[in-house]
Amino acid sequence: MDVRTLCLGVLTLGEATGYEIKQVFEGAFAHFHAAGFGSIYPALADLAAEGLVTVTEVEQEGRPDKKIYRITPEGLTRFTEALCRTRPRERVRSEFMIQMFFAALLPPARIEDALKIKAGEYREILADLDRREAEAEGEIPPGPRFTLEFGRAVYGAALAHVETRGPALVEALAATAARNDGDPS
Amino acid sequence: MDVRTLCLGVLTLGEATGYEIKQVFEGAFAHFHAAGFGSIYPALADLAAEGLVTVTEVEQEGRPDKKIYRITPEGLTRFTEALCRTRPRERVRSEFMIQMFFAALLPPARIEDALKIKAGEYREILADLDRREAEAEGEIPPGPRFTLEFGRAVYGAALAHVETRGPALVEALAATAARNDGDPS
DNA sequence: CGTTTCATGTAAGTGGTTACATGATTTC
DNA sequence: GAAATCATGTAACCACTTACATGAAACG
Repeated sequence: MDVRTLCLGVLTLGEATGYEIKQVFEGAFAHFHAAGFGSIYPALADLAAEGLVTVTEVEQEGRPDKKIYRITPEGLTRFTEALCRTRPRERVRSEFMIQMFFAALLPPARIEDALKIKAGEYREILADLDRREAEAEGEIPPGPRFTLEFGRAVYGAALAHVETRGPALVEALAATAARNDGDPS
Repeated sequence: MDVRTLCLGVLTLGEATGYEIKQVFEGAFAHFHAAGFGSIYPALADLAAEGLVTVTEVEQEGRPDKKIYRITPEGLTRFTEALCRTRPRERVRSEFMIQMFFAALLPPARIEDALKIKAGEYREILADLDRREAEAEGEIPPGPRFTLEFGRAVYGAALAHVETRGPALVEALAATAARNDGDPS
């Protein structure tokens, strides 16, 4: 599903500016779809041109005019159709996993660092998820709640794996490195 | 990290044809980086032109000539550098999560189906991971082992979440739908 | 008799990233 | 005084996807 359709989706939750839509991508959507201004703004212009959203310009002092977007009934229909039609694929692109896969090519200390940093990142993501849930205080609808808790489950498992299996990986790599040093056939 | 660099990485494991590299993407790399022939073949041509890999053409009966690629010392250096330099990002794009997030817009039965199908997919992935580990019988090096078990941990958590929280999601959606039917303000 | 396996590629299209351009206000 | 927040956009570039093109052999 492209950013254009996804912007339409965000607007089903209520009116928003491009800037605010970006914040949804960084917040609620953070762990399943990223998007930058470079794709959001053209997408909104596109949707407006097609009549799937309306725009209201609001003048502001010392800032560019704010453009508030609202979804039209046709836009809602289109989004619902797209949502229904889209088959639920899941694509991951992880440079971290690539580094771990080819860990033997890098110094063990480098891998150890990468694991520590990644564990920290996972902890931050989990803290962020918790914070978002705490701030909403039970006002989270079932759909968003499911995705939030899915994120917690998955990142929790990822963190646990890095913490429990990481040391064994580093040890195994260090052992191999030592063998290669001590016994260079 | 682009497919070009990743092909170089696969070739650090030993010589291979484009076809065989694709199989690595579908096997060991399956849960962290996909790639199709449309990006693999041009990437290999590129690498050969730059002298990072060598090509040996092998004639075959009833088939196109097989091209066996091997990494050069310069290729190995380049890959190691790229591996070290690349910061370990993780990007996910999940249409499944999008469907769940906007679940309220779809019929509860549709969501129930999607959850069942997804649970089946996760089970298949987990079975595949187990099968790969069983077939290798302890011959898996630490790096690949870490990624394989990471996949098991994460997909295991995803499956558990879908199975334990899925029913509650469907119930909540059905309740809301019933309320809207029975009490249309 | 259909599908999967093996085996290579091209070319058009798309969708998104990154960098650039602008700039006041507020917070640390 | 620096960084973050609010606020919009453009344009070049890049990487990847998808569809097309070819075709024999083996498996079920």
